[in-house]
Amino acid sequence: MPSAPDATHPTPRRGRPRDATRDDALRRATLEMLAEVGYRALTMDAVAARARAGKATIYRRWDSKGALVVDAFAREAQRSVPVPDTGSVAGDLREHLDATARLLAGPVGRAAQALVGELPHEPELAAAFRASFVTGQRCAVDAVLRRAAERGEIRSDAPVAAVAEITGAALTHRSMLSGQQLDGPFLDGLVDRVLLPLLRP
Amino acid sequence: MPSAPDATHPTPRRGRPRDATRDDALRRATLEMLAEVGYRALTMDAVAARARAGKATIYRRWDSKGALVVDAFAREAQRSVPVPDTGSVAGDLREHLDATARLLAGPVGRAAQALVGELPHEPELAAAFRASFVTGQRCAVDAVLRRAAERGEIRSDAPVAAVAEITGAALTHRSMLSGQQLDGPFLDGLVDRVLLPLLRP
Amino acid sequence: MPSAPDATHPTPRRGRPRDATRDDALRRATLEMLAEVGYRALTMDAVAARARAGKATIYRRWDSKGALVVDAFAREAQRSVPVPDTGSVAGDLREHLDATARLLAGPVGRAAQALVGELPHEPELAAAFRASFVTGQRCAVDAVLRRAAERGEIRSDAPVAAVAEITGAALTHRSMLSGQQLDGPFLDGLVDRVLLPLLRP
Amino acid sequence: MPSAPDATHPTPRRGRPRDATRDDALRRATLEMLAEVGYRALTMDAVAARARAGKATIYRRWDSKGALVVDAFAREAQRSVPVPDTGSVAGDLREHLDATARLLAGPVGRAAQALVGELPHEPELAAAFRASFVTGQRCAVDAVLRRAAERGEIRSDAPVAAVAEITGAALTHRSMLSGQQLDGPFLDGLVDRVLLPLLRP
DNA sequence: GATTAATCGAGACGGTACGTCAAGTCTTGAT
DNA sequence: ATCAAGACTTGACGTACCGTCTCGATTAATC
Repeated sequence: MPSAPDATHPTPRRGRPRDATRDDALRRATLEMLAEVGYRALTMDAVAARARAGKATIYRRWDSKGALVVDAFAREAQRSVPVPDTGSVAGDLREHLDATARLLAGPVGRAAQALVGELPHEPELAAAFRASFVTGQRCAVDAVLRRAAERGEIRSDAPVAAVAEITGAALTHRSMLSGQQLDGPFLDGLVDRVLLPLLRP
Repeated sequence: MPSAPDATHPTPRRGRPRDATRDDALRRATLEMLAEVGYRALTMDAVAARARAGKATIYRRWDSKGALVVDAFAREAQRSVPVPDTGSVAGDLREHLDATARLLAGPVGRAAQALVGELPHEPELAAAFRASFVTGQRCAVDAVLRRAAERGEIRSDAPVAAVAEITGAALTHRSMLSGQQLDGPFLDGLVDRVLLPLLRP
Repeated sequence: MPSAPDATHPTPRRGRPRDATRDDALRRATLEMLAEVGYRALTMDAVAARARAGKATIYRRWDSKGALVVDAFAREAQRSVPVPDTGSVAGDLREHLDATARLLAGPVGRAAQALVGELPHEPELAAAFRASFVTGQRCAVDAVLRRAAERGEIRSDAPVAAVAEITGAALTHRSMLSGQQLDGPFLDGLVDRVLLPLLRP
Repeated sequence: MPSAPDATHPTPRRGRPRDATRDDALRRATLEMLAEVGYRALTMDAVAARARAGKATIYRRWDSKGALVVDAFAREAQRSVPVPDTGSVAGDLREHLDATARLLAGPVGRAAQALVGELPHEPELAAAFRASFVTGQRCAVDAVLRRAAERGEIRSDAPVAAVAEITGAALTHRSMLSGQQLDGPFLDGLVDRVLLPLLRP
């Protein structure tokens, strides 16, 4: 159902080819509105108007509002998670936390929050959301911890997977649910009093 | 804007008083539908029909669909978080996790997820959501840890607040975002490899 | 269905007796609103508010909006048609026309017009309307012509019934349908060029 | 306010043009329901359902229920008044009366009656009503009498305008107000004892 | 004089129709 | 075959009205 517009078409179709610039304009408009007004208040007419496109141009590329939002969101979320490499696990974690906190405070974070409520009823949206947003963040922490293990900075039996999961959980919980600040002191405390104690020899 | 129907009226108003049984029927119908079809697909007509009420009866009590859902949700969520007392911090935590996992898998959890996306655009909903859902869970863990501290089971400098927050974060993250099972092994691991290690002397 | 509030009750009921002043206030409010906004836009709530009455007080007296309007209208229309007696048929007709034109231009006329569209679907309203409004006017002309016949002013085979009908038809047609003025010249012409020529020897 | 859908558009607008078949279907459905249940009980949902149209399609063309009804009615009424030509004024009048009586007994007549009560509060409806319904009938009689005058069948000083007006008045009065039959004997009497006597040399 | 029962104003109740707006489809002329 | 524009059906929105009902407070007739 998501039916993201595929860049490569096997059969070079007849007639006027699709205007690839429209894809970008529509995805951009979608993300902007998603961050501004949320999923429910995002209307297809408004997206079309903002991108100076017709609604048919949208529905030619995506099957539904959900598919459009998924694709626009996933494409943005995927390339947003950095894997830092400062040389120490403490530095890597702290930098990852900072980057993720900035991500959550920005358009991608607001868009992600807008989508949470739709996940149970839209399996394809859920799959894309998890693949891009949830897994992306977790893999970054996994990579950080794997390097730390290779350097011998952390115990061999450290609960790596749990730490990776908890890192993302703590950040999204503050950002989306509790409404508390994702500020420096919080991130410091998270690293120093939770994550590192769970990993250290 | 939520404008929950107030139980106590200072001025004994004139005219026919509101029928308190309608409040309950409407809130119940709302929660049922919220859990069944989600926030977006929940329609006021359907709520009215299920509660055998007129739409005017709903709008006399709540200003909008959002206000109704908030109130129905908050009232249910508030009384749903148990504070266990098994005698040991391990037992208390495990029981709290079990209870909260059941809560998240049930109507309240599904309703909470349905509301997450609306929080940024509805401050009153956000306030009610946090007061009933987020804070309720955190306070339960706080109480458990306070008792554990009195019994000397945990270090005096244990990161109590962080543990309380992480507990909720881990559960809601699995339930709402990652889509992974909130099953026994996960809860076991959470207690044994994350929470207790952070608390133990 | 009309169920006009009966003045004389055979069984002097127990309990608080009905307040007869409410009948008048409600009928007056009804006629005012009927003339002001028409039948469709007349609401029971507005009638109650204008008469400073509760809706139950209305429905205790009349079964429906239709019944209330019928009764209020018929009672006013019935006592509004004068039977002039100037001594000559020309004078009588002209005076009757003047009086009826004033009647049609006033609240009763506006109320009557508001009811026309409802007649086909409300038989009791239709019966009351005809008995009070249509027949009343026709009988007045009949009486005038009968006296004229007794005085020998008109032919013995004059189309009395037709003239009576046409008189009312001409007036209501102008007042309700054509929108033209029911002014002196028109009434003069009606008497001198239509009615009298049909009657004169 | 009526805002009848205009057939001729000066500016060849962009986008999908309005589907002219919807206009017809909606007007037809409106007239049918108007004749069946009257103005008050005519609902926009029912009109839309009967025409297999959406309500938005109606409101794109007409501003309100009133405007729709006016337009549907006027368009039908305009083309419904015949101007007979039998060769004699008696025959012409009788045929006109017959045709008009049939018209009044049919959908157009019932619709006209349903609209009478709205005329005082909707000037545009009133204008359209008079232009199509009232004036149409009067002009037909005028034409008949003009031909009769040319043939010398009627007096040169006959009250032509008054006769035209009275003809319509007598018919609508019976049809809408008095509830009496518009049958052959009545029409005979109207021609022989009222109209012709007023015209004959 | 206390009781009883029907009234009063006020307004909540279940329904139904209103007129608006969004989702997703279809139809123009033009590129 | 694509594009922008916009009309199309469907269905939910929040409001207003109808006729019924229930509340506390009157007000006569009965006890």
